[in-house]
Amino acid sequence: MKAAHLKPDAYAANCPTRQILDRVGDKWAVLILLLLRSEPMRFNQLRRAIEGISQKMLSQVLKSLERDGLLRRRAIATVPVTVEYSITPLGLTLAEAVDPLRDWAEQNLKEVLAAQRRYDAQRKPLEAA
Amino acid sequence: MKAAHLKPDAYAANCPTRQILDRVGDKWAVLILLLLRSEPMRFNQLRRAIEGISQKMLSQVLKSLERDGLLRRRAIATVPVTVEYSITPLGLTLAEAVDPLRDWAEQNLKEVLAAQRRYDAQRKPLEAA
DNA sequence: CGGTATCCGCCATGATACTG
DNA sequence: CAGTATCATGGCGGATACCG
Repeated sequence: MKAAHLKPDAYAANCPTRQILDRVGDKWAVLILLLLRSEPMRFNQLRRAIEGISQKMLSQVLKSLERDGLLRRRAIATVPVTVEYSITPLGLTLAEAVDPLRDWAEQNLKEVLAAQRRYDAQRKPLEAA
Repeated sequence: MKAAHLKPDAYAANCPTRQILDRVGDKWAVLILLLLRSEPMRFNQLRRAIEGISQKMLSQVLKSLERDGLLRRRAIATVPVTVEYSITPLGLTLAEAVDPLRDWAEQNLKEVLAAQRRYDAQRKPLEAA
């Protein structure tokens, strides 16, 4: 960080909204939250459910979500240790705030894709060998 | 991309919601949409309003948002060319779907920060020389 | 099982220079 | 004013190996 000269405008990085949007934009975070909304899950259970996430990333994002108070980690001292992750009330409210976005996505994906096709159709012809 | 074996679960990358969440998580995209919600703006006007975005990134994200049909670009053939960006009806609905998230962020930032402090307080002492 | 540690490649981003 | 082109870099994330 440097130039914090004196630019306290709402569009600076210190805007609270930005932090949350980054969270939500995180490739895995919301996915995990939505999974845990249904039921608590164990580490490798999440790993298998998501399919494609690396152990490192899962561990990392889980820690980060726990740090933010969005989920809770509970270690059970069984023979091979068992760890259960569950969503917190706070996490639940965030998940709910994401719902409108989910709905928007489902309702408007077609239109977005159509817009993309239209846009691309305007450009491609220009470079048609 | 590889292992697309046969995992059409909703938690795969092809989920429409993921694309939208990525959009929203984009460092600048939503910021721009929210700015344009108030009024149309020109390129350098946006650049100055955001303060910290590079010319390259602004150009890139604007193009991307235009491609998605979320904003409209209008070039006016003045002496030095003028380009005006304005939000589309579609973009407006997305901006509105983001509002609950904004609200959540503002209402719960304190609690998130508190959770972070609590979490950090548990770990730091362990490595306190 | 549930992680951490390490190494490393690649892509996203920034800085800079140039153009219509 | 509104970009594009090129180059450099750093950090995100995957792969692998190892530990409690």
